[in-house]
Amino acid sequence: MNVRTLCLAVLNCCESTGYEIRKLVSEGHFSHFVDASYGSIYPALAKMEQEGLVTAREEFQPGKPPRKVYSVTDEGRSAFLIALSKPAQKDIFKSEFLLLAMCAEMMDLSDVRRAIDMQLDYLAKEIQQIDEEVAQVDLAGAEWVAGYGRSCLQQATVYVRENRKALEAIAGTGLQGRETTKPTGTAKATVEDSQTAAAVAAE
Amino acid sequence: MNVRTLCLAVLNCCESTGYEIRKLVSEGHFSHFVDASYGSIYPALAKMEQEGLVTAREEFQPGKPPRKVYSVTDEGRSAFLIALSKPAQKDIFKSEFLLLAMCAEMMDLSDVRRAIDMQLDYLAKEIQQIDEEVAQVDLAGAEWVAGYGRSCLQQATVYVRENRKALEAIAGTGLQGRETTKPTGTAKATVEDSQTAAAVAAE
DNA sequence: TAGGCCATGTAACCGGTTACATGATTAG
DNA sequence: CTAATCATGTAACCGGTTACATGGCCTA
Repeated sequence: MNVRTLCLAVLNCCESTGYEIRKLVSEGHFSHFVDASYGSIYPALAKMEQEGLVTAREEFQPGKPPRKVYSVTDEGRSAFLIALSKPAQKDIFKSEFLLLAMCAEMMDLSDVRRAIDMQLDYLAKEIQQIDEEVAQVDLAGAEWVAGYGRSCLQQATVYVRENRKALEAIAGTGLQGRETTKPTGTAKATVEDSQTAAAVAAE
Repeated sequence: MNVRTLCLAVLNCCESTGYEIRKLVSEGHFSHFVDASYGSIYPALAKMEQEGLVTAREEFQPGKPPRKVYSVTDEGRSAFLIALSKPAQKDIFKSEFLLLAMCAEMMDLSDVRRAIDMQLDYLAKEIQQIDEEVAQVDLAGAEWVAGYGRSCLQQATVYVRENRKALEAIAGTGLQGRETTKPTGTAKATVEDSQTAAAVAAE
């Protein structure tokens, strides 16, 4: 779905400014399954205003820049409903971590470990953020969606925790005796790590 | 990560043609966490050949178009390793289904149900595909990655199955008495569905 | 006093997709 | 006879991001 539909979705739940939409969509509760930046949101809103899908009301506030508060029109609402009613696109998932995990045999054990720790960290933060934000969205579906996210992320966390040793055991096994362009210090570390990996594997 | 790194990742595991890379990356086992199309892969390979990160060998085969088989050079291998060793970007997840679930209160029960069924379907297919493809990839990490995906997707499936009634109960609650631009037939259906939703909620 | 927050907007750029051209072979 | 598979490549397009301009207020 494009930025337009996304804006309509947010506005359908409550009127807001471009600034607020961006925040919700790329930092707030919506940010876990969509994304957009100023450069696409502002033009989208402007165009939709021209087309009559949304209306803007300017609010002046002392000491702060004026805000342009957008609301959906009936036309916008039905446009949104129509967009929702047709088959949803497949989910999109991209993960550099998984690409890296896939290639674990080519990597240093230390790099693999760091990557795992960072992923675990990232997952924990996502979960925490979801928990903090649910309450802030005034939509009955928000809690349900939060539950979906939480449950997937928790499962991912469990999987990584339970299987990290298996991945660490793979690290370096694809580099048998191969020359590295890395500095000798690192190369030495690789050898040591390989032994550690073997030990872990034997466990 | 960009297409170049992606190509290097694939080539690091086994030499292959642009055609094969595309298949692996957007239909095969890699497709669950990355993506790319011909239009970006071919130019990327060509440029990397110029730069000496990969080498190409042309294979002529009777009755079929000749294939250009690429392999990584040592230079390419270390470039890839360097790319992997620096902190991975955060995962990207986009889901039209979750946007829709978020807005369930604005939707017809029938649309919500259809969306849920389709999501369940989609999840099942992904899992099945993962199971079929793991064996085809010659990388020790493949099995681990497959496990990660399987486990998340299965959890998602469980969540949707266990909580679908809750979501269905929300459907339509945000439309109280509001005019729809939809044809009368559909509008009537909305009313009926709202009652059904209430019944489900009462369960 | 440096930097972050509020708030809007635009222009340049870019990575990537879509769609096409080409053409023999094989499966349904 | 049609459609798909194999296989490479390019050009036009496009949706979106990055980075900037502007500027007052508040916090560390």
